[in-house]
Amino acid sequence: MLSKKTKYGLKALAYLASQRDNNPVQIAEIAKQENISQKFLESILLTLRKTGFLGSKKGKGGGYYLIKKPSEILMTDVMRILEGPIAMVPCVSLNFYEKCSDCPDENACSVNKLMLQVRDANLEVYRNNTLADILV
Amino acid sequence: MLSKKTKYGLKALAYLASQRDNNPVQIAEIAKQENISQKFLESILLTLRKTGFLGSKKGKGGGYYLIKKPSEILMTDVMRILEGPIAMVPCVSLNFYEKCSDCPDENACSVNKLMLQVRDANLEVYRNNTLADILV
DNA sequence: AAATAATCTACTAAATCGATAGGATAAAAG
DNA sequence: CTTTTATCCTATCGATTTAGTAGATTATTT
Repeated sequence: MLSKKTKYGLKALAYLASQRDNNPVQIAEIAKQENISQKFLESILLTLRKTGFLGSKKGKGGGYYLIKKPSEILMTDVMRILEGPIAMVPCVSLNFYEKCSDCPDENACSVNKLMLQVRDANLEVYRNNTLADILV
Repeated sequence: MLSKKTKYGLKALAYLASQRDNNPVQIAEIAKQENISQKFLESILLTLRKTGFLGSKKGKGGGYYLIKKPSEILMTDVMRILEGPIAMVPCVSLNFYEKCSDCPDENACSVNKLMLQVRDANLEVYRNNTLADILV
């Protein structure tokens, strides 16, 4: 299951990307328009800022804005920040690799064999989609 | 993340599929060979039996065995039973569809647009793999 | 009758998720 | 310089899920 965090984060990014200009948009506006708990969204936008996707401005006329162009924001990067590893098991993860404690040999593991394919299929999708591509 | 339940369930199925004959194999043997908590595996094999993947036999010489040929056991079916919906959000699920409460229009939703692609990519993998295909 | 192995019910510790509360900080307006 | 605005930060919380355990029951074989 996709976490609400990821879901809301994606919606917020899409909302910002579909603005006419790139002026700061307040959390309150995004939360209201996208039906998201404002406080929860706050923490999500904060992580997106700390990880280099968003810029922010305090005080009147402040808010969040995209730092890069939507077409330069890859879904692989967004998903890894919001949802975590793309792989379903650590032993097939490119960025978060870890050996399974219960598995003596990855090459002799059926789960590994299946999940490698799943990982590749998902990567393919995320690599082929930028924020610009998922706008409606 | 793949749950341990699914991981262990797949390993158990693979273990049974790689037996020379289709004689019953005891829980204890599978648990030991695959480094799985026996009691936990017990409950997993029980659901696999109740959902028509396994047969069982009590008493001496008893255990679990595959009901169908490995090449006839589709990963789509196994995954849906063990892990639940293949889709990451209910609004793109084929078998477990549900409308998102926060989303007025699915066709205008970026998350929906991305997750549809993810679902299709995953389905493609699971449909193209039977239990026989993931044996090592 | 004894041994064997699956079946069933109930419980629990730990982790995660989604959300909330409340104050601190920075910027702009007056 | 004070007030207002809006982000920033820390801490906490209830509910749910996950992974596993305990123990008794039932069915089959020897």
